[in-house]
Amino acid sequence: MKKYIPHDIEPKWQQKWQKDALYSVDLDKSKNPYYLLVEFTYPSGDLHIGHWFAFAVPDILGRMKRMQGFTVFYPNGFDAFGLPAENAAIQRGIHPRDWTLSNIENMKKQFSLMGTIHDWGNSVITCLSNYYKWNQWIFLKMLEKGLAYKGKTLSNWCQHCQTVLANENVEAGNCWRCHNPVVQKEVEQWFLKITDYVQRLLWGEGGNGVDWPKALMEGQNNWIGKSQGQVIKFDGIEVFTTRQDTIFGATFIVISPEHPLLSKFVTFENKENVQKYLKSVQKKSELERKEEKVKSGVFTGSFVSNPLTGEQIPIWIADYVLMGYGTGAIMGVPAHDARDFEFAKKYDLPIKTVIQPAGHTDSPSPANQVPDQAYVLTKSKGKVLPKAGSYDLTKSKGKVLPKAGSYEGEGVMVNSGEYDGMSSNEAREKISNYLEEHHLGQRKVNYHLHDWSISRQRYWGTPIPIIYCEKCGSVPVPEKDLPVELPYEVDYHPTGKPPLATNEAWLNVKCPRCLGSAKRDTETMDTFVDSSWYFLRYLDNKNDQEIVSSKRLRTWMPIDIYFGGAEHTLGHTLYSRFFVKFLKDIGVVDFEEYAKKRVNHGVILGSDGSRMSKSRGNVVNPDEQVRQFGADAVRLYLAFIGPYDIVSPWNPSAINGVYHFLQRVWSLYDKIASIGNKLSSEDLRIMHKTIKKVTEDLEDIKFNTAVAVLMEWLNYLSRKENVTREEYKTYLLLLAPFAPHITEELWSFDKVYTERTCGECSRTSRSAQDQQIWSIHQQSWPIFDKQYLEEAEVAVIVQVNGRLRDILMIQKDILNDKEAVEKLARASQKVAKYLDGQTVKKVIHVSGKLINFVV
RNA sequence: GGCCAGGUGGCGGAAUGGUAUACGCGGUAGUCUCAAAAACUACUAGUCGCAAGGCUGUGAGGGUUCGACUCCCUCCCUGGCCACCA
Repeated sequence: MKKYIPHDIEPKWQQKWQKDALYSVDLDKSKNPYYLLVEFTYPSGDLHIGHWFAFAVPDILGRMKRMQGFTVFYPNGFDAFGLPAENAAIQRGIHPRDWTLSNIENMKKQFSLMGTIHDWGNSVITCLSNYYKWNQWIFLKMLEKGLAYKGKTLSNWCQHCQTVLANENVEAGNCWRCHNPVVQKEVEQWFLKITDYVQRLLWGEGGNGVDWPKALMEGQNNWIGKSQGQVIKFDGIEVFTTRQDTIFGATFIVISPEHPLLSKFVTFENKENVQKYLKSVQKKSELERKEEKVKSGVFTGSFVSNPLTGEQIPIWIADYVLMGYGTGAIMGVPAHDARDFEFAKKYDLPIKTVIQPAGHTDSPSPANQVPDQAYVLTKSKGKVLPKAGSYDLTKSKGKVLPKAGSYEGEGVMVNSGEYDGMSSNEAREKISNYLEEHHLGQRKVNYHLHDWSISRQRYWGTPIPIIYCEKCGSVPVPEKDLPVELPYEVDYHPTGKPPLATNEAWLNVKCPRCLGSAKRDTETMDTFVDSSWYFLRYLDNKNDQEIVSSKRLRTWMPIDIYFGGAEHTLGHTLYSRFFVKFLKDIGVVDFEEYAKKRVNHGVILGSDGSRMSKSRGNVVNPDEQVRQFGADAVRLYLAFIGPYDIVSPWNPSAINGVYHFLQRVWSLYDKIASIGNKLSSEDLRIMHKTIKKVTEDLEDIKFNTAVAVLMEWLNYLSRKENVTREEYKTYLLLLAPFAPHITEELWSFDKVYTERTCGECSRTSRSAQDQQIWSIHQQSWPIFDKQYLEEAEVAVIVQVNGRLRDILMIQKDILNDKEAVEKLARASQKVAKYLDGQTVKKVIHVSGKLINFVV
């Protein structure tokens, strides 16, 4: 037989599959629909190995599902708006649209090398107006419901990109795209009120009825950051706290530098100091503010009274209190909050202990003591070890000694009037009730999640469908006028002026209400809007009447399995859940969660163990690998490299291993017996065991072990004298999802193919229908039969005191007979050696597994 | 600082209470060959032993169990994400 040369067979079959439209899906007529989705890609222009990992490996699951009789819809598209297009265009002088569209063409070609079942007829490209029209439509619907609003806030501003960034796009104080520092700037912009959906976005105990990774659900819940507390009035200032029980220890108030009532509290004598401080704060970027080790602040000169103690306590301004969370003001409880402690120590503010760790009431009561003698504690996983005296954070024999500081745990109330002696938990309830009864505070649930700012001062995005009229104010573009097309002719170079404002013809419009002269909104939407609902549009990409037909939604949604990167835990997957919940509320969809199962994939690192990057020179080019080993080997390698969700380095010699494996499969063809051999019971057992394991492993997203059992079976088959047609055929069918090209080629060889057509169809002539069924990928997935899995003899382990002493082959019919097995075990010399002269106290028998003598 | 995921041969990993190291890579030896490559065959956790066989071994220490990589407790280390969340 000729040699296995991937390059000779892969393009051939890819063309044939395409010609016969083998994988095309009719979205209206589909039995057993199965929606397989992988996060779509940004059209950077070049497909890297990560794309292969993301798309080619789930394709294995999709192919098995197809063979199992499902209609598998595996669409692909491009998340085509965004800054890189603009940046690249600026650098190379190509228009962002041209750059993006030509990248898409190139990447589609590269995608075709993978041999996936992708259906490009139902593709989506977000930068085309038949797509982003519906971004605008959703925006208008949200506006109608009061969920889109214009607000003015301090925002992350990238000086270099001249744009506002969401918190998620600020990495360590730098812009995620250009890596320049991000500063705080007050900007007016559009927000989507995601905070209205926090309750529904929080994941419940049962995972909201869907199978999503635990880590992702926990990550989202942490990000939403629900905390139950109370807003408490200290005269004119409202503070937010979750520790009402510490209120007797509140010895000062801190307000944020951006606090709206700030000027009210600054006394004449302190004005200069405060102004100086505020100026220094403004100069700091987010990065500097976060990295600052030492807290800083300034006294306003004013005092308020503590509602429970009646004491007059000073109001300070400090930038460790953020305007964006709670009320922008806190009560400073230095004895029980590390940040307040640090602040109090620096400015010599009183520290008053009001909670002692339970069981340590005999320790010195440290009320009102000076900071250096503070009650010093170290926390050790929930347990508290009190220590008197003061320590510094010094290392001594490798151990870190406890640091002087605050005790933040629960305990027993002290120095708190009538609450003394209560548990802090109980006191928290009592104090909350007292404050509410006296109208001094209200319980409140606070969230860390902010509304989603979607305005971007950039060109390459969806125009916001709003018109500003001098008379009517801001007027939404009427639905019939959608889409608001993104103009081609603009100056998109960063000048500080929004690019869309540079096209006068586009900018100036008539007000839809009064027909007077008006101007369009010149900003574009965050690209996360585009990716928040694209999976719906795949189902109906040409529909210009509605976002997606409800019939197709009913057939296909929710998505059966959604693969993507773990880095989208806090961005894309959260936003898209929000969008889907909104679309449910306006009656577009009828489900609450859009994907039944979510799988996070891992990352392929360079062979040096660090992230692939051009500067490190460790980038693996998939096209190059395909040239060398073929697409099948690359697919198989990526499936075999390890568990699908881990981070693993590229191993250049391991791909040789799977290539070698495919060659062995190829040459196994020569071992097919010309005369039909009978399968032994062992042959059958191994075959059915393999079918079972491959099927179950693919279902469980364990691609690596599925490949391993196929290798094991190949090792078994290679050791045999002859391989029967049945075995070989089954082997190819099981391997087909992993290596679609080589299996198609081998399937097409007469011996295998004829056997199928003659054996199962007609012996005389092939019917027309049969001629259409030519591909291995149109065959049914093998089904295992339980009866073949059992062995006539089972290996039973014999242990003495839990140590392995012998392995016996026991006939199936006496497996459950403890006495018979025990007798056989005792007869073994290897076992008898250890039982000689010993009294057997106990015999443990696990049927079909082991027998253990306890002496 | 918080949360999460991990720690198993020379390497990637397998095994989630019952033969630890499947499968693959790498390595060693052999077959074939004028030779090399490829392919094939055997071996490949450590240690003692000529062998039969024994002992040790899944980050460290303890516990539960007839039996622990697996469950529980304490600790160490690595990676990821979030981080002045009041």
